[in-house]
Amino acid sequence: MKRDRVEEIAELLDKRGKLTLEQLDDYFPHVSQMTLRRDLYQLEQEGRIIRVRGGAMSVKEVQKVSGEPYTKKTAIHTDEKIKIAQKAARLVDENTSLFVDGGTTAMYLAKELPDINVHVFTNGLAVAIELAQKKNVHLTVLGGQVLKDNLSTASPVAKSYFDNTNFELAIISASAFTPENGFSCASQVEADLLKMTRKKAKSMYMMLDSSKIGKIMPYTFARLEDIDVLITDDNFPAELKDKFTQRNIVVM
Amino acid sequence: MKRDRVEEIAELLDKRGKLTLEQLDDYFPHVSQMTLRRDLYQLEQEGRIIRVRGGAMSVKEVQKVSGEPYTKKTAIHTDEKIKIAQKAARLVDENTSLFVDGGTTAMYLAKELPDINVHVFTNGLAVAIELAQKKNVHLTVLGGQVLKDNLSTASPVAKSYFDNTNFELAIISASAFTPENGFSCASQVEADLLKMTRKKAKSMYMMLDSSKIGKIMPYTFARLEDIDVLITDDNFPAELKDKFTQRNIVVM
DNA sequence: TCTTCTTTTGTAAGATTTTAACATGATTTT
DNA sequence: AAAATCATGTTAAAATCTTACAAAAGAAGA
Repeated sequence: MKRDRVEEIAELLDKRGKLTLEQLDDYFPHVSQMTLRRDLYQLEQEGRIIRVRGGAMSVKEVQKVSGEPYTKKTAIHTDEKIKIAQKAARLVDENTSLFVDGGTTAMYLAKELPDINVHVFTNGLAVAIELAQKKNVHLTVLGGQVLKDNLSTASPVAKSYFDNTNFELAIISASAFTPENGFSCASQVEADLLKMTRKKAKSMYMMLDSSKIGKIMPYTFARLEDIDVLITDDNFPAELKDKFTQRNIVVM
Repeated sequence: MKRDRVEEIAELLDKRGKLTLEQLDDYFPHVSQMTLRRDLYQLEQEGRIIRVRGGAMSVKEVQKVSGEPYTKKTAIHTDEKIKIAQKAARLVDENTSLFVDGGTTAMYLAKELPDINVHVFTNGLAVAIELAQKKNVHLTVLGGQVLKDNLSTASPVAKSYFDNTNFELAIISASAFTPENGFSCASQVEADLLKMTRKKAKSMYMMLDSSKIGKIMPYTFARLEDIDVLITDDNFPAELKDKFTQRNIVVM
């Protein structure tokens, strides 16, 4: 009842960006302004909105506003990435352990992941901070030198973590893909890390928005047939899709 | 003149995340509140800040850690911590390597640290994200299980990092201090990590705001005489100060 | 330098929004 | 069913913000 209303307010704010108390009052004529205020206060505590004079605004809205969260990367193809992340989040079962990489898409995945009992390993600082908000998620960060452009860590030393850990699933993303060159990224240590991940994980899901297709980055870390599931957006070319499905790779 | 002040406000907000008008008034005592309001209005128009009730907050701040309650973050003893962090930041020389812990004060240190060529090791995720903004700072994060309440990592595995690394200086903070029980914190693994740090670092600076004095936490990781410099605020009791200076520990 | 125009700043009243405190009704627990 | 907890409504008081106007400070041109 209360929670329903609070959720509705949150959704409204995500859609509209910003609302005044008066507007909210119009949406919820059967409750008092004070109640709405209290709802907003609660959402603020949860970090989902920001109260401003006269009403409140969605955090998501602010994040989209002119600027770069970490790199200029995040600004582009945001909506696709969020959709992909939502798909991926639905594939994570409770009581599993999984690896998540440090990319932008992975950060959205971290946001979309429900607060369920899973153990996540990641080399992404932004991913870690998002996941740290969730009470039921166990979280381990791989240490190492920090790559400043994407806020991920990578270092040979990370291997020592992997020696004693296991995970069923790895959900990763790539900076570039072509059928010939496979999935590639810009950093060698990162590529090494992801290769190692491939060996450790029982299955591997790849998040790839269609803007990455046709691009080539210096270091290939996986080939087409190395993955089990490809999570992408609606602009993914049909003829490419066949190449995956022919190898029993699920494309979604 | 006006532009200078406006820029200064913007920078302040980027550092502090959020400021009330009163706090701004303290920073700019020679101009009226109305002028500051107008400055904030202008910055809002430029999309660089968001005005909230009582003051304003930096857009960058919102974009950074979106899941975190903004109100909580700027909670207790902020001003003291920032002053301590500023003192500490001045003590860091170029071309050194240092360890910084994962506490709140350490995060302010990270913000205040000039963009100079140093190598920083940290177990704090928030610290890491702040430092990643600085082009000249080399950064290594210690991996491990993430303690969600203070966004720091700690794990026995972190030892493997320490084996191959050296740093001249460790700047750390404690959750509690009494002369009898020394410096203590709430987590055992964290205490272990800090003990190890003590051995690795040539010298150790302790940041301790006076509110921590007289408190005791479960795990002691350093005694009074283990440190070289104590960085604290103006409320630090004079008689305690003597205990440090008698042992040639600099109190500042 | 003086005058004029524009910009910046200060003041204070008035409007708006928020908080705090208490009372009431609903829901859950024991 | 009583007690305890939670959600809600009402109101007055507090805090914050805006508006409007006037003074001061700069800038530009004669």
